[in-house]
Amino acid sequence: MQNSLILHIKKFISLEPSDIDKLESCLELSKIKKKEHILEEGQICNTIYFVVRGCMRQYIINSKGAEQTLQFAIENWWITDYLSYHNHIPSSFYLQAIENSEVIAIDKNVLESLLIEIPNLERYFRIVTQKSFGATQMRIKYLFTMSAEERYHHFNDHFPEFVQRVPQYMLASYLDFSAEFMSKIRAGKV
Amino acid sequence: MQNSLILHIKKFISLEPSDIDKLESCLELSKIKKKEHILEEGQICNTIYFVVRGCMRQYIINSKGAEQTLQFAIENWWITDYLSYHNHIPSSFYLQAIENSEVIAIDKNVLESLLIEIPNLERYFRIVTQKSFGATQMRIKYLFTMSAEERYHHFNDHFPEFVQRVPQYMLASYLDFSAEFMSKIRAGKV
DNA sequence: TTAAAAACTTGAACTACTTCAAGAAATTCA
DNA sequence: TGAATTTCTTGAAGTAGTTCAAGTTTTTAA
Repeated sequence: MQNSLILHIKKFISLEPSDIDKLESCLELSKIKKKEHILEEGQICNTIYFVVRGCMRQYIINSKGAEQTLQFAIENWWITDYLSYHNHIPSSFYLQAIENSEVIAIDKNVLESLLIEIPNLERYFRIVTQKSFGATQMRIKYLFTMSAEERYHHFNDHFPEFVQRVPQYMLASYLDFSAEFMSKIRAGKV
Repeated sequence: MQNSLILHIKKFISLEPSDIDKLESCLELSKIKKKEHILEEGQICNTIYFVVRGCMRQYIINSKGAEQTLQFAIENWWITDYLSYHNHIPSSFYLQAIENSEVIAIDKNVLESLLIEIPNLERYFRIVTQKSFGATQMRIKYLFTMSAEERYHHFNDHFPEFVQRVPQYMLASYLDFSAEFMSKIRAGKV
């Protein structure tokens, strides 16, 4: 079976066999254990990650010392801190595996040379980033217009399999309410 | 003086003189009057907009009939609905001028042919989109971790000139609190 | 230059959520 | 398997914000 990243790229652009060879020679799978971090706050992020299997999250530790999940990434999603990556500034985020995962980690230097060798890859990254940006715009809309209960039901309706996969308290913080309130929503006690 | 879009592009990639000619022949400035819409909810968005002068916003109308501003775009920013653009689905958003503005509107077909003629432009759009995405990740962090008052002061400290430029009620909704509460924050009555 | 429209302010009443504390249930792994 | 850890639940008390309604100030445009 072909590398799932290559399959994903082929959904957006066409690749010459020679491009596929180049990609395959550069990309390797790394296994990340549940709870392991691939980025911590304060570090400069020099790598972008493609999730082949498993689930990663981006989170912060807030002023009360509590974790807040800002983003999840499952199979076929990219995750990184683009601001740290592009501006060479310390990251504000943690990136962590929440399941035993397999990711393709592409270092900035490796990516730069790949983009030179396969210029068409710029197009792939442009399109997937624009689509993610669009999804984030919708997310902000939901955060702004729905109540906590509506956000929970909406998420549950659209991603029922995903809801089973992550701890409820992480999903609660991703939807911007407390774990206790989530319990009450689920119990119908609101 | 050269087209401000071309100057912006040259910050990220190099352009051949012939590329500049191609760009200049394709791009034209349109004037948008204050309050005029360039996209309305339900329409399919087939255009991306670069703000040359003035200020645009993305907003929605919530279930109570009130406007909520989700995004601003001033000089040298792009604004569009990427989800509607890429997926050919009706937009959830309005795009409107909040000052008399000049934008470069690039239609999808025009953009596609430009990207074929000047493949390096893919790189430009990839980079600016990734940087915007990074900025949006930070915005979500601020929304999640700061109180209304902290968000107001933080925004005021970082973008004092901008605060002068837009009506307070739009800024209040962008920061996700009510116009009345903003008045109280400013008066020190919280 | 004035009338109309848009934007801002204020206080009082309300509410959707948080916080805390403690216990119960589920999961992990030695 | 069973002890430790992690996750989930519950109720009571508190609060950061909203909503409403009315008045004031500022801006717009004929």
